[in-house]
Amino acid sequence: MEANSAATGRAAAGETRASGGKEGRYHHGDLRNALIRAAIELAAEGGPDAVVLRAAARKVGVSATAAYRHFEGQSDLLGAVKEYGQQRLVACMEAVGRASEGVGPQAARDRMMELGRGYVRFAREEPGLYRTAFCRKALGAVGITEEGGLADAEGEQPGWETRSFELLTETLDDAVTAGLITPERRPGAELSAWAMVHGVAMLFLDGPLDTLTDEESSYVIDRVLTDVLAGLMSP
Amino acid sequence: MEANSAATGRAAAGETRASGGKEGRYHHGDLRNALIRAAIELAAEGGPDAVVLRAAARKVGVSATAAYRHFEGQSDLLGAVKEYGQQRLVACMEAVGRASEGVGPQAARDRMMELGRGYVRFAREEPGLYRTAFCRKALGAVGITEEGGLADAEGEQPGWETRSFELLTETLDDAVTAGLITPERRPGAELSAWAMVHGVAMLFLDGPLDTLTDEESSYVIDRVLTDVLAGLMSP
DNA sequence: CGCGGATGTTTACGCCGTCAACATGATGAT
DNA sequence: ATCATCATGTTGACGGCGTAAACATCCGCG
Repeated sequence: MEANSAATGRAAAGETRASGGKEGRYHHGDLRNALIRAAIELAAEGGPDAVVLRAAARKVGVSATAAYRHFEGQSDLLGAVKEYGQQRLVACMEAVGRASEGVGPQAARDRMMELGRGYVRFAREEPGLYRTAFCRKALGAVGITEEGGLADAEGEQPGWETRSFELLTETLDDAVTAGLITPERRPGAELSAWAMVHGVAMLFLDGPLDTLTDEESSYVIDRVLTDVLAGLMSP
Repeated sequence: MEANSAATGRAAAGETRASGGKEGRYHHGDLRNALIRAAIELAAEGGPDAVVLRAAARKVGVSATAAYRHFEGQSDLLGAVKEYGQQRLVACMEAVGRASEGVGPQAARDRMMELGRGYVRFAREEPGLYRTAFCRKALGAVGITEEGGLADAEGEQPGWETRSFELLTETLDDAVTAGLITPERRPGAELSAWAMVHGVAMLFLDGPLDTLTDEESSYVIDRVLTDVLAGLMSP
């Protein structure tokens, strides 16, 4: 119930065990984070299906059932990896989103494009983590309010989806004040933008775009982002 | 290697066994299709992860290893279900796609909208099958040619993706000749359209739109489709 | 009629998630 | 310092999964 820091806690371990001392320490000292790190590696290499509890325990050098002292079960461990992947995605979006800081419509447009490029770039660079970030198993349910607003299921503090969504929302608001998008077209615009980037990312990972070169990909991404922006800007 | 009919063959079974005679017939007579039907039910209820070879065999009333006389393994059975789901999706798109038969730009627009609505409707009505249709396990690799054209990996006859893609391509060509979309914007338009519908479908299934009512969904779908069409129509 | 190949069964192996019972070691009260 | 307590990790076991090998049954063709 208290928010998982999902591997963001102070990492103490060097490789498999905690602080360098004896090998066979009965108590690990940082097992939870160590397991999460191992699970992240598994996810990065093989996607959500590769997040195998026993494999993570093996990687850390600990018995399988030890994980149950720190996670409710496999899907809970998977949930931790999911959260990590979500954070990474947000980071990737923020990194490029803050790149161009101008104020005109052109700058607003650039920010939208960069946000989308960052999203898809993460999906392409870390397909395993991206897939895990959207894996439907042990997910903190997120509902929707009026016109595109998101609401967490329980009173938990904003999860990634909220954060990622906020990022998009801010950029869209930005685009409105910059005169790029008309206020009438604003409500619900998140959905189109999100669906488009999510969709093209999926086509890259699971669909027919999985064998494109970086250059071809870049063309496709820009084309798709251009289209959705044009749609949002139309009269 | 010879094309799987994927449960489209003449169905002989009533419930679990083939033609009504004795219960304990040693030879089933139509095991392959029976297993596929069972697997389809599993997929429809629980998605691709629920397509468990042993469960399908159990449903049919046959030993687990019997399946290996008709499939290379679990992923092969899953592949058959996948193909079925793809056919169902195409059918759903064609059903509504042929609804409006006019010739003007408005009719072309209607057809585009209906095609998208049919796509998303299938995803919402049969989430398990839809997810299975896009499951990345034992997939017949599909590459991409020049500007959005698809090419099968081996010389196999067009799979669903090709057919589904053809449907979209035809409708887009239609939209061009009807004057709805300018020829300059035509190349690559499939990608935007496909990404958008796929993306919004995913948001409905795995994302934050999974709790919407039918009416809200309808609004969201139309909004998203309107946006992508506007994008494709923009100067 | 009889035999061979197709089809289905039994048995078994290793992997998985998970539970119960036990072992170990850190921690705080006496 | 001593020792009970409790968190943490281990062993062993169970059932379910995918799959391979060996065996059983039956259909169809000579």
